[in-house]
Amino acid sequence: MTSDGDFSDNTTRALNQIRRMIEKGNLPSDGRLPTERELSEKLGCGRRQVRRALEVLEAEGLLWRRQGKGTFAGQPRRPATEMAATIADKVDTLAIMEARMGVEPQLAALCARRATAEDVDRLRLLAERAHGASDSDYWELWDGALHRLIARIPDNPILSAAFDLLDTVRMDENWQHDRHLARTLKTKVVYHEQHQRIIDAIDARDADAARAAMTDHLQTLTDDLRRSMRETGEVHSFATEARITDKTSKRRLKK
Amino acid sequence: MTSDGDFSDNTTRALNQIRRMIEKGNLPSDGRLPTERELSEKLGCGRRQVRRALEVLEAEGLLWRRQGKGTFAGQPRRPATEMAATIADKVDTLAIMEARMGVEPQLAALCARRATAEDVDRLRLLAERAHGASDSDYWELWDGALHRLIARIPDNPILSAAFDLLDTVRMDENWQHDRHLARTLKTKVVYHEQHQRIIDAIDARDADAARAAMTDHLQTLTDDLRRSMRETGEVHSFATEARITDKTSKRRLKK
DNA sequence: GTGCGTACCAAATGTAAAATGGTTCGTCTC
DNA sequence: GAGACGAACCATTTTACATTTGGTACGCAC
Repeated sequence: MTSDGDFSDNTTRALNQIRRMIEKGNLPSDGRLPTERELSEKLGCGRRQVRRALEVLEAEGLLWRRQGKGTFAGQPRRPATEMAATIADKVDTLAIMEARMGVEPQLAALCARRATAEDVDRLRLLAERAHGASDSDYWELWDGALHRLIARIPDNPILSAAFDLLDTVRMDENWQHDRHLARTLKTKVVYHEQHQRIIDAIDARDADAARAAMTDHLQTLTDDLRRSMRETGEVHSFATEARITDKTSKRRLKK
Repeated sequence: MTSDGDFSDNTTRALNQIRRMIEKGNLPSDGRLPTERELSEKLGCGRRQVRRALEVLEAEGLLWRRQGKGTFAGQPRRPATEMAATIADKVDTLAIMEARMGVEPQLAALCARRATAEDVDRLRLLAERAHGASDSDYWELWDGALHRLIARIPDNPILSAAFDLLDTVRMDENWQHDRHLARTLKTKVVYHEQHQRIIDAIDARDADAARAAMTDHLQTLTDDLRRSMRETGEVHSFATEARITDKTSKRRLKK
């Protein structure tokens, strides 16, 4: 913070400072940034300059703004609260991962067909931010932003809505989801490599490779989650048992 | 309003009057009934009697109530229906198939792990009924039932909800375009073989084979659908074009 | 023209009051 | 004692209003 583009105009200086603020991660867990008026006061420049800087960062995919709400790092959620509420009491973490394994690989495959060069740039930026996250909260913020952008790029309203439902349920279930992922932060390097493989496949317009890379990524996440749950002694859901059950389970009665 | 069950008690009289009110249809467009307190005053009886009458009518499915909201004639809308309505104007047939290619193969894979012998028997029955269907509308009925059962067997609430959304959108779209696949004798045989392959894989507890078989089935449906659309001169969506677009499209400018 | 401040608009939030269905209790009448 | 009626209270939802926040336009200074 010694020299913030000394010879630049105020807009560029504000841009660099806000970008540094995002990279550093001194933000609440929801990624909220100070208001434009606060930023203009803190950075000692006018609100117009702050807004120009925010426009750039929004175009890069690093943050999103909403009138009346605020400015947030990452990518926005589109909550499907009504539908999520109807199933909230029946979901567990592994059911969420099973659903993600269906929706997200297909989204990645469609990205490979429809992503623009700018989309790929945004994806790479988000992956970099996840890689450089200082703690698990920020990693989840940027990982979530990356997956959300992948869900938006194909412009398929149904798959997008399905992802929104997933995202909402995941948010409601976050108290344990988050906790377990935090335990496996050591594998962050692995996650970054997988992110890059996904984005590379999208960039190369290889739909099958993108689908496979996303499947691989989600499988790793699932395995880590399951391992963490086992270590902490949590009860295994039916999903876990079924996977390792042989044919005899086929004779189980209906509940 | 001459004689409302002369010798009945107040509860029965209130029941008849409210039922008549609903049948007559003198209600606002949203079907809202007067509040319980208003009804008790209008009908000249106590609120308890009104509530008992409403309980009966609610059990009959003629109305539904919600605390803090009100009492409404008809049945409450399902969340999936609402969500489907919000995206109905943005969907096309190919977007539906893209979404199905994500959700249903995963559901088939999960079926391979969790289906009981009874489930497999039901699946085979539905496949046979589809195969024996005399016309295409009838075939769609049984085919839909087969896919719905596959969606319900894994007992994954999120994927099930996603399929529910999909199915609702699909029915709306089919109804709007009055679309039915031109089904030759050959295609019907092909579909039946694919159904059997899916069910055989589920029966053999081979998740990967079930996923692949479902993907193959949906791909065939998509191809037939696209061919049918081409013959009837429907415009191709962006999805169609993108699939055959080479890398140069990647450089297209932002709008 | 750039920078800066002010004012205002539109959208979202937070809060409090009112409305509404859900529930319990007491009293009356037959 | 059973049924009817009223009153009171609770939980949920809606409504209205003030506040916050991003979005936009205008005026002034250098």
